[in-house]
Amino acid sequence: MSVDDAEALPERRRRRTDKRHTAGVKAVAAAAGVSLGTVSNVLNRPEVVSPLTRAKVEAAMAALGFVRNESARQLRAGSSRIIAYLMLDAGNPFFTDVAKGVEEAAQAAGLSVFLCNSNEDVDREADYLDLLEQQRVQGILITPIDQNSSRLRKLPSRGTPVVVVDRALDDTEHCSVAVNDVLGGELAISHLLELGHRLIAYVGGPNTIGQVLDRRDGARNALHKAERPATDLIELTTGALTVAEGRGAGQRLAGLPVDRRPTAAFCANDLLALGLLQQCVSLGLRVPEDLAIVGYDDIEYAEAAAVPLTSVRQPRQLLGRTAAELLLDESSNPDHEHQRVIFTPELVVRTSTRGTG
Amino acid sequence: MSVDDAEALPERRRRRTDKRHTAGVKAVAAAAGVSLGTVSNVLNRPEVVSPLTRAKVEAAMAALGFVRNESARQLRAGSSRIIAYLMLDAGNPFFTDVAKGVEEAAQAAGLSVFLCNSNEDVDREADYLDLLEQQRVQGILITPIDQNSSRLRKLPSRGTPVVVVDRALDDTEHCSVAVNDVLGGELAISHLLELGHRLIAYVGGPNTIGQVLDRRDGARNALHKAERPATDLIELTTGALTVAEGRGAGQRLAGLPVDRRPTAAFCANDLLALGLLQQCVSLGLRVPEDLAIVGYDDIEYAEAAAVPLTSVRQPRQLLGRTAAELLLDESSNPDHEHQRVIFTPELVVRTSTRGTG
DNA sequence: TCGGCGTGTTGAAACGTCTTAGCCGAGGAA
DNA sequence: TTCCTCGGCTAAGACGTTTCAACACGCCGA
Repeated sequence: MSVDDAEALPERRRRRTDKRHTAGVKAVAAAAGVSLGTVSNVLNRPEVVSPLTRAKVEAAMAALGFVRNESARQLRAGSSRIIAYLMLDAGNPFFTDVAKGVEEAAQAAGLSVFLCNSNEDVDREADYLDLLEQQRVQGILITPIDQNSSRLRKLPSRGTPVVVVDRALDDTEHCSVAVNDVLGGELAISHLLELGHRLIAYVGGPNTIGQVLDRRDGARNALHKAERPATDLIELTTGALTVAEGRGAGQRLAGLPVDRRPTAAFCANDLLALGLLQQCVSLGLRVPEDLAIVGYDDIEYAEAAAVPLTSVRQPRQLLGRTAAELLLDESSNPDHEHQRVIFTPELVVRTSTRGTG
Repeated sequence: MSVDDAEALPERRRRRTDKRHTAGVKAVAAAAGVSLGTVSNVLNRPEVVSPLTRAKVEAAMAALGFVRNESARQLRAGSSRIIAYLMLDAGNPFFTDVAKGVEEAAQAAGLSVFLCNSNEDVDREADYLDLLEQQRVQGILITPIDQNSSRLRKLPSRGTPVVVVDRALDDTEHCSVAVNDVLGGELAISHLLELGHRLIAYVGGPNTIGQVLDRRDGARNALHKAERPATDLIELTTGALTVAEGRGAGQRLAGLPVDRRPTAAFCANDLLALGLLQQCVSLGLRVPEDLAIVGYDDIEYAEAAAVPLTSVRQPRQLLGRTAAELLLDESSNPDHEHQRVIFTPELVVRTSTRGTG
């Protein structure tokens, strides 16, 4: 039995279980002729090691293709350099814009962002929360489906900071960042009233969504402030905030007798507004002459519609950025106090209410 | 010096460095009156531990709020239960749909997906690749900016499988999944030719993007096959694949003298097509009577446009699902062989070419 | 010559989990 | 009764990194 044979077996075994033959600090240290600690210093505090030694170590790392094992680092050091944003719906441009803001703030702080998509599924949200807690991420940003989830409540007390995005929580466990939707509704309706409209439709639903209700309340407020009767607001309830539902609402709207048909519509989001617009145009109504339309969110496609859409804009990136900054403060500042930030929306007027002038 | 004082100091020190007072396996074992190994067995092989012991351990875990430390698990076990999809642009609905397919396949295999957004930024792509490799994720799906990046090439040899999405690589290191863009271009132009159009515009750019070139080549092929002169294709080159550029192209198109103006346009993606549509309509052209339009990607908003858009649909979710499945095979099947899967696009005909009939 | 200092480097211990070999005791076969 | 088996559990390393007290060395001032 030769020496070769004696070594062949363990070698083969190593190969089978361990697909990654990545060199560790130990191998680098040996190759560079220094100790473990020195390699670690090169990695984490390069300034304390002499230029000569550092060069040797760096050469060894390059030669061996060394890749730091983050699991081990994190286990020992106790801290992760990652934050996560658990999104409600990655397909909705609103949330991807928020995510952009998050990334911006994280990058400035030297952290990385992992995006997770709960896709409006309660179970997936729960699974991701568990996973992220197990990963010991530095913190979690979330637009929750179920804000009262006990899982969500328990996270901060166990050491994972949580910031709630696009929902205002009345709770003392987390920070939250949101936009004033009631005010948004008021802006939209006030604008339409100023243009001389009397009968106005509110298109939105289902009424289980907080945002939908807030925007409707804002609409009612505006009417009230202008001393108009509440009956001037015709509510068309939809089953979801989608383009298809918008088309359905358009059908219903166009079918009303002319004397009872609103001359303007305020939609709870832009997708509804796009559907409404499309259906009304194809049924022969002119926008804005026969029907003025206001959307909500000001997504990119609102401007690209056949008739560019007047819409209530939310500061999406700012929302994400602020949320991330609150998270960073919470995880680094021992005197952190939870805050509830509420941003103000802004009306962007385009052709769908003002005409081509 | 009392006993209390003696213990106070280390206690305070622990608190300061270690914000998370999460109980570990050790604490659970103590609370349940069993050994470390038994707790680990409850976690990973519940069937080998007796029901009575298991119940005790589970009760202890619940009481202490035990959360497994995934870093430690991964360090010891050597494998992660996470795959990542490094997206080119999270704001583009095309990629979020691909991501949905990825999530679907991952969930079926019991894995979780982390989404990362390179945002078409080479540096961020590189940073994320490094990060993911350090995290020792089970594998990486990527729609790369720079397909020839050495970083990308080296990953598989170091043990992190990589699957390239929406790009066909001629390379032997990875699997790749893509869609036949040349064929897509042919479909679009053949459709327009069948409708009797002679002069056709191709709107797309910049010409550094592979997809843009492939679709153009497909368009030329179709013309060639129909024995039409190459000059029947008017190329309008844009600076990007955005709505704004589409509007610019519309302006240019509408400005052409009528006898030299194409009666149809094929756009390299839907955003361009939406911009083109909007501009042409607002300049008084009727769609499709004066100008027929075909887009590419069939994003949700294509159907929601003022004039629903004919578009070339790519099997987006299938793309993501297939890519994830290839990745899973590569990381679990020792006999894995790299593959290059190419899907076939499909033409979805709507009003923008066919009229309301 | 000596103590003291600062700069660079070392070695060993820890982080929390999984794994493996082995231990114990009960029950069955001889 | 003795021996063996087997299910259930324990104890003792790993895993790859960071940290920290200790150390070697050259230098200065006393």
